[in-house]
Amino acid sequence: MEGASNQLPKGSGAAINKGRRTANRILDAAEALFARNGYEATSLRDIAAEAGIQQPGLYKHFASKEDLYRQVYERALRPVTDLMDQLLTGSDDGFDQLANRMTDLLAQHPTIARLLVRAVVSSDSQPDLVALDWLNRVVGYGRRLSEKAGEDPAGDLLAVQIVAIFNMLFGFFWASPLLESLTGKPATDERAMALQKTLLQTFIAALPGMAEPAGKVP
Amino acid sequence: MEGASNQLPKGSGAAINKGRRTANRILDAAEALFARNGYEATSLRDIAAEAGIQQPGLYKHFASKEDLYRQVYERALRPVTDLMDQLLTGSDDGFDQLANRMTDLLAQHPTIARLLVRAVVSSDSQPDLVALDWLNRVVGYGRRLSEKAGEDPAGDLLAVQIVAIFNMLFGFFWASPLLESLTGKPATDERAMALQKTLLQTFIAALPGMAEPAGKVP
DNA sequence: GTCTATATCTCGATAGAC
DNA sequence: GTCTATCGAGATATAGAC
Repeated sequence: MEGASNQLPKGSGAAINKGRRTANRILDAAEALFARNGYEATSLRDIAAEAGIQQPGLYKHFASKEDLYRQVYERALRPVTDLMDQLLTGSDDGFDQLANRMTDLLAQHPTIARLLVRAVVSSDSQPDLVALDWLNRVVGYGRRLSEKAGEDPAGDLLAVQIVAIFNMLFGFFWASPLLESLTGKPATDERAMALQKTLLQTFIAALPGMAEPAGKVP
Repeated sequence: MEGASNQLPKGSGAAINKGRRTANRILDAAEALFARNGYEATSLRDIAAEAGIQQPGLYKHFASKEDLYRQVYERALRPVTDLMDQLLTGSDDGFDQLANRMTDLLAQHPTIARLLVRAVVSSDSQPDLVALDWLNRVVGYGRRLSEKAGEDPAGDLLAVQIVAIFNMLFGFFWASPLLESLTGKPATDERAMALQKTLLQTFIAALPGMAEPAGKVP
């Protein structure tokens, strides 16, 4: 479903890039299943069936299940790094655009939030290193973006704020089944999206007001 | 593997409630492992080893793995329902106390947030009905609490706000490894907790101000 | 490059001795 | 009530025909 498997020229030789197109079909199937069910709960047989081949055939395109998992993340999270790079290099401070544009992006690519949540539930004993790596990259972008915007609270406060923004940004989509059960409409509903954006901006605007060096709660 | 951690009760030979105490040891081990690794990634052999018995012995205390899973949730989430009942029946409006007291409670019982996050990552094809059931109960409490506090925005707005508060309340603990990597201190650190509470109250206080019927983002 | 067949492992659950 | 032994299912990965 997700991703762009058809970026090949249709006119050229038919059977030449067959292997490449099979690999892309596999990536499409794997991305959808990994996002929905996670790494452990997704079997290579399911992926192969969805891609229209048998399970051992996967090993002609990917070295292992983990190799396939890593390549899924690299392809799927590209739009996020592209957006963050754009916001970082832009002339205006990209921080106030983060909420709206990231929300739109996550709505357009529903697998991204689901893939990243695997880092949050990763266990200490058997950590999901792939998801954790990408989580750190995304948070690293967020920190650089807040620095560029001139935000400079004490270290601990900045960390708590970054975590909060991250949770609101991605949690909206993680909790989309919950939102649907409450409203009866999908999370990507236009009105729900607009409300979430307003809420995010309200929240971000209220952040500097809480900056009290001593951190004492009134 | 290695089952040699035999900590026998030092007290007198009270063999009467041995079965009961074994069941509680199993529940303790299962709660810790389910919270850390989730249902699928936790094997009955691991639980039994941590409880000091062999795997088939579990079936003398619990009918199945799912039965054990359900009983773990019922015991672990009791503090949450107790707190919500208390806030609901209290004389003052319990809504403004929700943030502080729930944050303290989740810090005191670290498994609760980790157990509930399984509802968020539950797949459509094989949903975690136990975790989803408890998520709905908790959110139901939250909705009743906001009604009691006199909050009465339009239905969609209320839903988006409830999801946001839920995400900030629980996401702080879900993302505790992330916070630790940013600050070097555990999420239950006194200063981080105080900052999170202030942030939560700032956010909740800002909520009514965003109530715009048309939901147009400036 | 795709297939069938299979090796090896781990899982939940059951049977039966004590 | 705990143990040892084991079953049947499903997992990843490999071998070899075509």
